[in-house]
Amino acid sequence: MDNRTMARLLDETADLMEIDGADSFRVRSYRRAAEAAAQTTVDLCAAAAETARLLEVPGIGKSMAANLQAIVSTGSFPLRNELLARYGAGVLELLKLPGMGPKTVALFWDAAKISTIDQLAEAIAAGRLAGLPRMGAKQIEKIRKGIEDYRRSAGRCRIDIADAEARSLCAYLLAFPGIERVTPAGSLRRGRDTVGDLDLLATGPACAPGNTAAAVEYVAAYPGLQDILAKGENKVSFHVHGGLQVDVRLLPSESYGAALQYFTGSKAHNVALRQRALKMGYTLSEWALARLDDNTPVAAASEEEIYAALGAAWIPPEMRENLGEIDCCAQDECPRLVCQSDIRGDLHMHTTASDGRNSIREMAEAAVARGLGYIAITEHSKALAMTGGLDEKRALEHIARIREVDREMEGRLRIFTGIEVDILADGALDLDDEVLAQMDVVIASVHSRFDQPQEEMTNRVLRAIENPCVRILGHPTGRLLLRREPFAIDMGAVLRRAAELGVAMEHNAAPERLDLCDRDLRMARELGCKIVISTDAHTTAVVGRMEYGVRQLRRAWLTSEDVLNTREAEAFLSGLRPRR
DNA sequence: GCCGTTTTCGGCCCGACTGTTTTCAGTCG
Repeated sequence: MDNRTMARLLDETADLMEIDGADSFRVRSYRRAAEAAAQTTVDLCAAAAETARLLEVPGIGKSMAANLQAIVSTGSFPLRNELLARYGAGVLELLKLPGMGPKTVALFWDAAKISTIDQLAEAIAAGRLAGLPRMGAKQIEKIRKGIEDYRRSAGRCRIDIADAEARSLCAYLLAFPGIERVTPAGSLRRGRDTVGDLDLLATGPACAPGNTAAAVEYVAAYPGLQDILAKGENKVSFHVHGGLQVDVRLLPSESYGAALQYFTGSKAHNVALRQRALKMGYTLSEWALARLDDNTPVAAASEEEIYAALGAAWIPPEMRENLGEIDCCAQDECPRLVCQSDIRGDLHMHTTASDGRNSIREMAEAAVARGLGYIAITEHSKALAMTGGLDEKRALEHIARIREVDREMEGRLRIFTGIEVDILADGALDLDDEVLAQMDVVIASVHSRFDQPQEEMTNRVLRAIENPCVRILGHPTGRLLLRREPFAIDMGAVLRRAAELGVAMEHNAAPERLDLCDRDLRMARELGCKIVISTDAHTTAVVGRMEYGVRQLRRAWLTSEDVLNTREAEAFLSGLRPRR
């Protein structure tokens, strides 16, 4: 039982309490305890033996300590059990639908004993929600569409979660004598934002044909395994806890490269590559690239030799989508894709002045530790009241402090002043222009209201970026991976105008966000709109952590010239203030 | 339910927005 699991149990209980109509401050104490459990460096499971050690964690009091101890010994605690027995676990899923909060869940429960998404969908189809308080046609349609979107995303897994599972599996497999190499293939290797299932390729003496029995049994004994789907001589398929499907393939090292190429995909890339092979008198399979006439293997052990035999440079997995990459790499015109080490700065972060957890100085030191050359401190503005957003007066005081810390850093890091202003419903910004004009980096962001008609949404955003103070359009799609569809702005229109104005488009690198999809990023490249990749860091832990976001940029063939916060940003930021 | 005291109970992030209302409840960040 790790801290994250314990945090989840507390947070879910807070959800259930809200549905149950509990005192909101009591609910908040559960949320704060969940937050504390997730953040603390104390191993709560180990600390549970001594109540005093639990009480040392801020946010954990006597009752919460008892709950945690109950979780350690029984996996749950009385209040949670009681609420789950009353409402069922399905209600927690209902809360994930857009527009569905605790009050609406409670309403549906009271009126129609609805406790699962399936029951809700059925009630909508049967017209049983009409007539309930606050349930007009629009509201019901919004929920109906939410269910549709939710179901569409089911079965896929965020890349960071799949990646963590893959790492733990790799470590487990490599501990077996005779397994020498393990590589994740499939969409994880290609850097897709979500992963359908996990393909792991393993090789070594224990994976040689006719010699795999012991390794197969070892794979099937993986501690995180939930149930086995198939177990053959060369392949074990199973679910891990959490539902992700995993296929582990045991392969002889002679054909490892061919298998890696084959199982990395994508399907379209492989089809095109096999066609190319045929034209050149070869046949390509998961076992080898071989001559068509006598089936003599030409290349098989590594991807490099296979691509080389087909007359192309090795193609980065992120590019393998059959979008012209084969021709490109055959003509030696493969773009030098942006990589993490090209990223010189992080231009979007928060501190304790709004809803961040660390000071300006702490964020700065974290950036230095991660090898960055500059950062921008961009607090929320006043419209986001719950975050302690800054009004004009506080914003000005804050940039003075930022400049002070910038001086203290004595050139080890440049700190730009900034703010993340809110785009209001009419497209206006929520802070005065005179104040914005004093900032190096103004990010204009839409917060919530992600379900408006496309034209309205687009016009708001377009109006906002017309403001000459704005440098970056922040999280432009409101995308929360697997929870909500991106809101429909006309991305072409916005990117085109942003390119004309010199406004960069933010791509949030947090794996649950990844604002821009592959198509958006490709369009940005074609239209010449700069991308700025950022972490929106609220703690030092994530400053500069952009690995998943960078992979999305690579999928769109972006080079460092397309990305603002590479070596380009300093010139960009110092030259223009305000823009135009 | 936690915290910080004013050691025994009161305070605990709140504003913008939508859809349903006819003055506001609920959701979101």
